[in-house]
Amino acid sequence: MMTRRSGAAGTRTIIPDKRAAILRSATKVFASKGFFNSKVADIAADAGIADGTVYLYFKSKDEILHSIFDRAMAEFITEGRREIAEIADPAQRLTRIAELHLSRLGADRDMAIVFQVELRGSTKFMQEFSAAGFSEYLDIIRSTIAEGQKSGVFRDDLKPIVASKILYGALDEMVTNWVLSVKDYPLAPMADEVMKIFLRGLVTK
Amino acid sequence: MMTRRSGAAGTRTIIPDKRAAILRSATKVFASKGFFNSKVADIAADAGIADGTVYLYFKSKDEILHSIFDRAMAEFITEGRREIAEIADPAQRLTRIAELHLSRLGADRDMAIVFQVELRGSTKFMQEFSAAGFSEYLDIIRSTIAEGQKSGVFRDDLKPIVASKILYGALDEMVTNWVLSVKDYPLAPMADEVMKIFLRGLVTK
Amino acid sequence: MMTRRSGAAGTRTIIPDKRAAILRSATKVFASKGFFNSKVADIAADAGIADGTVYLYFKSKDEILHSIFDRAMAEFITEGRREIAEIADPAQRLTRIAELHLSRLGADRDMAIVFQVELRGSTKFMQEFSAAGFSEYLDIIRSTIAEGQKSGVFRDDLKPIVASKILYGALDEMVTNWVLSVKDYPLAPMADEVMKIFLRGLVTK
Amino acid sequence: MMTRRSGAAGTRTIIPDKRAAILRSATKVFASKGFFNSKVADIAADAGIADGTVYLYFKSKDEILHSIFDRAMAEFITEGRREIAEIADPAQRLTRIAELHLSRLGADRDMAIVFQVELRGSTKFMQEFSAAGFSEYLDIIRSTIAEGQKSGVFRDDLKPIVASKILYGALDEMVTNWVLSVKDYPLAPMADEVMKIFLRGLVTK
DNA sequence: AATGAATGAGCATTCATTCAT
DNA sequence: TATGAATGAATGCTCATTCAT
Repeated sequence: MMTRRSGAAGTRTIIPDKRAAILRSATKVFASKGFFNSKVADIAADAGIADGTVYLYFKSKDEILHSIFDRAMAEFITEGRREIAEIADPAQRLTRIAELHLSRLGADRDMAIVFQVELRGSTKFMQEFSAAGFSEYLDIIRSTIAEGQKSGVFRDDLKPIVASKILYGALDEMVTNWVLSVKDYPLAPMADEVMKIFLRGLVTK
Repeated sequence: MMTRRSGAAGTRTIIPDKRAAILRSATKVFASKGFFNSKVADIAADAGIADGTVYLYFKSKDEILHSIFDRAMAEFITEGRREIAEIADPAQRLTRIAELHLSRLGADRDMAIVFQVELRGSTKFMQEFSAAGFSEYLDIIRSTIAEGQKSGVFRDDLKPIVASKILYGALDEMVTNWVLSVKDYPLAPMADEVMKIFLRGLVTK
Repeated sequence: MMTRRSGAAGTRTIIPDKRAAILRSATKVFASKGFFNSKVADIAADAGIADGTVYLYFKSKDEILHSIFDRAMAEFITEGRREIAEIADPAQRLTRIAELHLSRLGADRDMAIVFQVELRGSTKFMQEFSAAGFSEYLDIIRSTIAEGQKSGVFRDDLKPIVASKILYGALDEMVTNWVLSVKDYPLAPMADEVMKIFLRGLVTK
Repeated sequence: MMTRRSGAAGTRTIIPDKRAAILRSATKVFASKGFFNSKVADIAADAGIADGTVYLYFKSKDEILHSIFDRAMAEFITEGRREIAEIADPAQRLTRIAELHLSRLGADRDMAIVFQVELRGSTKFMQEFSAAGFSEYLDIIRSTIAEGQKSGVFRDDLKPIVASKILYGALDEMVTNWVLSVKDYPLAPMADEVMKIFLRGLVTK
């Protein structure tokens, strides 16, 4: 009747955290070939495991992409909150956020590619993306701006939510340009360039 | 931009410009299901032609996406240049560009979805995208900023290319948010919000 | 992005009725390897067409199995009705039905295998099978028996529906035995053996 | 029949006879989802053991199906022989066999489903099935009929082997109908209906 | 004996593209 | 030009089976 056989698998390599390994390999593979052109087999091969093993840790190829985002976003937000907790001045806070944003992504090109390119390829994902951690991130910026307005250092003829999107959009564009560039310049310093304009546009006087 | 046209009038069908019809249908279909999930057959059906006919006008599904971009970008740039030709003041110029950017995309949601979402789904395309009309567009902004610096109305401690990306990024984010939003607000007015900050950040004193 | 190519298909053989060809090949393949172990590719290869072509005529592998049954059953019932229409005597009618049943299946071993073996492999199918043409067939037998009872040639202490199942079961077992047998004896003559017992059990006195 | 038994008492679990438990669970699972759609994991879960443990008692999923048949058939034959040993009259013997056949399967619907539906899904299995216990069962019927012929109570113009298949086929059809029926009527009484016809057809005068 | 994580072969189905008409 | 039937390459996922513990 049914006749499936599995060959004699030789070396069972010991991979301590397979879930993390899969995520790492997937980021690499997605970055180099794009999500739709990446085969689950590519990811498994890169991670040094069997194809089927991927499905012990993730329900589908889609879920892998989601997990990459979830995990990175969670780390980013945690780190962000920690960093700005000690900064009282709203302008300095925004600057720190911008620096973090760019240094974080600038430190992991594969991750940056996935964030800037692959995560954008579907309306469906973009919407979930917006709904999830992303809006939490935007909110950190927004509330910082609102505080600055309250304390009088920022103009209050601006809607904080719009202003936060403007900052985010500017930073995002820096990352996208960096990702697509053939030149290999450091991304982090661009934060200052952005803030030079944005802060001047934001502050009173 | 390729602009092959079908004979003045078909023998059977009364579709004067099939190429344009295909592009229009493709924009609609890509917007609603995403590029990868759209079938060439869907596009043909929407355009009211046979599947094979698509290949008389386009070499591949990919080429359709490219053409959507090419055509829209060419129109946009032509219109942009015409509009700003008569405006002398750099600040007013930038404002006009921002308004055009948002009102153009705000007038055609399907097109906007394709621009903001579908065109981002592949590094390869993004790179071609950058190389092509897009950089021409960015350059209009950049040179306007450079002129403003020369005439002394804009700060000259900013790199024009970076400043142009910041403006573009901010506008782009407005569009993306609008596209993904479930609410149906008008996009064009956001141009003012962006310029309120950006210009203040840009001008000297 | 997507990159599918089709090789240069050389000879496009002309197969007049592809649907019928697929059904014929499927019957052969199912008979020799069993439904679950048959690949759609096997069927396509046997029919001399491409894999994908199968799906232009059938929605799924399941539907092929259903169609084999539908088509054969329809033919069988049509032929059965025609044959018995001219026979007045209920006993002779039943005999004719039995002969037809066995000579039909005895003439096409592959079809017989599919009927006796493959169609039984799933409760789901069996139920649809019962509900469909099969019950129509049983009903021809049942009503013939009922007529015989009315005219007094058959005992009326028997429920016609049960008696019809007994006859069907006996014939069915003859077919199954024949199908599974390694010996290659003619099936049709078994009809007499069955009727020798069944009719004697059925007639009055 | 293989009847390996697990040690009198397990160390951890309190499943005295795991082999039997697996067989019981498998019968349930096969009956509800079909052999091909049942996963070994489903069976293990139902039996409350680990997937791998199944393979300590059975070499393959196929072997489980075989074992279900072997075990049930062996029990059935043993019981059948015991029951008829005391019955001298061939007609009464056959009646007792028919009653047993239907009451046995009528008492365990899952088992009946496996017998009537799942065991039929493969020619290969059907052939082994015929070769094995099944032919032994048929032989009990056949020899009883032969004895009846010898003692003159049964017509001797019938081949006993064919007559035995007719009876078996009739009974088998009763079971199949009962299994597929949505109504929940008792199966055992159908034995009388069958024998009313069969015996009349069989006896002399 | 028991476990259950790991394996990897296997396959139905889709769909971009072609080409005979 | 236009058609649409035919092609066939491509792949995510399942699950029987193994084996280190």
